[in-house]
Amino acid sequence: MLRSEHIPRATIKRLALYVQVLETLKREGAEVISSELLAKACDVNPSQIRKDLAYFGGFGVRGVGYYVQELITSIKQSLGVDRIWRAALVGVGNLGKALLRHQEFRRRGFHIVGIFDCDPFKIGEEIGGIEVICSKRLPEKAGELGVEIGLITTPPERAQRAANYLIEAGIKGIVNFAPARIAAPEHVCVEYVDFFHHLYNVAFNITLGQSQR
Amino acid sequence: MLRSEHIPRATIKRLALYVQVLETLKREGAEVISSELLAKACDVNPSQIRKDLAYFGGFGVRGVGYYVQELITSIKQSLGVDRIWRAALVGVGNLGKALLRHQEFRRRGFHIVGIFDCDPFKIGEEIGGIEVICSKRLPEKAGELGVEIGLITTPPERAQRAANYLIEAGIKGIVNFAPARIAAPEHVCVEYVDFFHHLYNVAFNITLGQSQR
DNA sequence: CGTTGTGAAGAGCTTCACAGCG
DNA sequence: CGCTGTGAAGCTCTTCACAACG
Repeated sequence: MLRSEHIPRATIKRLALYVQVLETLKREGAEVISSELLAKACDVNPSQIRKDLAYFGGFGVRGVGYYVQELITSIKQSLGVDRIWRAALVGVGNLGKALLRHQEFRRRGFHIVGIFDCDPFKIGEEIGGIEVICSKRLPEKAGELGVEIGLITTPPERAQRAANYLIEAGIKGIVNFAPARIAAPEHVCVEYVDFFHHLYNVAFNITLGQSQR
Repeated sequence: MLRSEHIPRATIKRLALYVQVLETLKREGAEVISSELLAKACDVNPSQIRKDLAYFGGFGVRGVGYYVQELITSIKQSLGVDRIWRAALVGVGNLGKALLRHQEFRRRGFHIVGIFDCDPFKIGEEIGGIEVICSKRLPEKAGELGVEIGLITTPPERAQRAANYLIEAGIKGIVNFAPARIAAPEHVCVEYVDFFHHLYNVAFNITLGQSQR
């Protein structure tokens, strides 16, 4: 399926965007779409879309465009999100609880099957039918549960410890929501979600815009 | 203060990261740091750091490095986050509530002073001492409250409507947590927070890693 | 002497322009 | 005929290498 060795990181990011926009278009009844129209909806250059899609194969039909449903399926397949991923969440704070209640995870195929925290007052509590387990037991439990992805929602000072447990558990990927860098071996993929970066960016742009007039 | 016309978007992103790491280093007692050490902590090239910082001014001392506290202050000033920003949140679902409870916003100078929703059952409810107001009244209320930034945490199908109210209210920047693109005039800065992009990226990397061996 | 600040070289991603094809 | 797929050109951001300097 993969045509080329290296795929730009930016392409992967856009593919997630394309799926989002395509699913909206599908809901609105679109069956076929050209790269030009999809580009407009995504605020991207049409060539960019064609090139991004071509990395994974010729999904389009010349003279016609792309079949919406088929394209959604193909992109999801290419990204590896055409299946269920089992995840563990570490850190039952405000953010952790919100993510656990967030229906979108399940809808998109990410099932949170294990919940961990080091606070004795939280251990044993049930959230959405799942018991909160002591973080120390993560390595033994993760295997049992078949977890492949870890979500860190601890305070920053405990993020590295959470990561260590996850790594010890043999997890292959981590999404870190805590505002702290974490160290991990080469083979573990780490992604950082930091909404303050986005807030800072907005603040900077507003400040810049004002200083210019 | 600004030395150059155009500053790469990526630089702004990294500056937010530098602040995060520098604050950790400061807590650990560091007073001076070289670009080489900071680079290691941020997982970035040392030249990159020097170049990023040089866009805003010569913050360093040759032969010595950067004074940690001074650098934090300078970066924050450059980004425009050395002051209080007043924000409004639209959409009191799970995610919205979690963000409202998240102490980090206030700690970083982003004060959520208005909460809006279109659900009659939620209007009038109090969250953290702030009353939930009908979204329709956003344009009138935002001015009163001195709001400059809007946070959208509605379901995707209501994101554009929320954005319209915010734009009508004269807001200058929007951080959209809903999984939907929104249209906005040129002068309004829009940022998207989408953790599924990060999850997709992790899923892709795991899939890729496995198919390679 | 050691580290910053920076022009120049390099890498990687984006856009163009058009051949290829349904 | 129209839209995709793609080599080549263009551009932006990153890294190198070293002069500048406290």
